[in-house]
Amino acid sequence: MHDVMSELPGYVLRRAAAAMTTEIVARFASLGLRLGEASILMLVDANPGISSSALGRALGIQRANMAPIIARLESSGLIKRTAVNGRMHGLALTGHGQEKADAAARVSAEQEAELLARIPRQYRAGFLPALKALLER
Amino acid sequence: MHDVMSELPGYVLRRAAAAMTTEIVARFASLGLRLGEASILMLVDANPGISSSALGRALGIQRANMAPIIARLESSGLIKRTAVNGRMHGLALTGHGQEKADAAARVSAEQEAELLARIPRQYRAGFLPALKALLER
DNA sequence: TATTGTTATACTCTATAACTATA
DNA sequence: TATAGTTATAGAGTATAACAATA
Repeated sequence: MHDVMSELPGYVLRRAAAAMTTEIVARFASLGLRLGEASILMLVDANPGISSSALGRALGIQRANMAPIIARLESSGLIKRTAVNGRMHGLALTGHGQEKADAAARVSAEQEAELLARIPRQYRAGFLPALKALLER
Repeated sequence: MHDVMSELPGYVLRRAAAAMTTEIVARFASLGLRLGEASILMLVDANPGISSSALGRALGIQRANMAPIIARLESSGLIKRTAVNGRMHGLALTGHGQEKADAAARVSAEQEAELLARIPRQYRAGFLPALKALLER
């Protein structure tokens, strides 16, 4: 097998992200959370009162796709919505939501630590800056 | 906005991969190809006679999901299938498929070059090895 | 005028299970 | 017994368009 793709950074980036995503999805699933839900809980925790739109912009999720996720989190009793004005709702964690957010943060920290540990030591420091550079513009 | 996720390598890995995928998807789409189709054409080009199963293993695509992709490529006249034995089919590019594979390879090379160029020079060499390490088991 | 939130819809990719035919 | 190929189906994520209400 001549694996011509395996030296292409963009291709390997996609495969590595898929592999890591599979792992974190399984970890969040053990908490009864989807990937997007867990991210939202952690971001609401750090930004109480944030709006659904602002969350979506931060996470790269479109408004239209945020609506059902927020609805699910609210009907699960993990977040509550408070009207800020006639069109915006501030989001905050409920008590149960705070527990889930804390659990998600622990699971996330475990995953991130294991991920970094797999990278050869000499490449670790450069990994995040390299990825960040790909996200600019 | 306190963006607590933006320092998490695993999270930024996912976002960066999504951003790069959006770009390469658009480029392949201009050739009338989907991402998986383009990868398959390039891999068949480098491995004439390869089976659908072997392709799937190399690309991380399950057998069940390969079937419709291969069927589409065959009905588009880009690949042809030749029975190797009673249960395996060897895949090869048609003339038109070869042109598409060449075009896909050019587009891929452009994308990969631009991707690398965005990474600060001192982190470039370590980027691929770091990603590869995440794919080992 | 631009933004928020929402509904509806469609597409892609992925995952599983089941089946046959063959090595 | 394990593998190749296929079909069917379900889930998750993502994309666009459109609309009402409000800033």
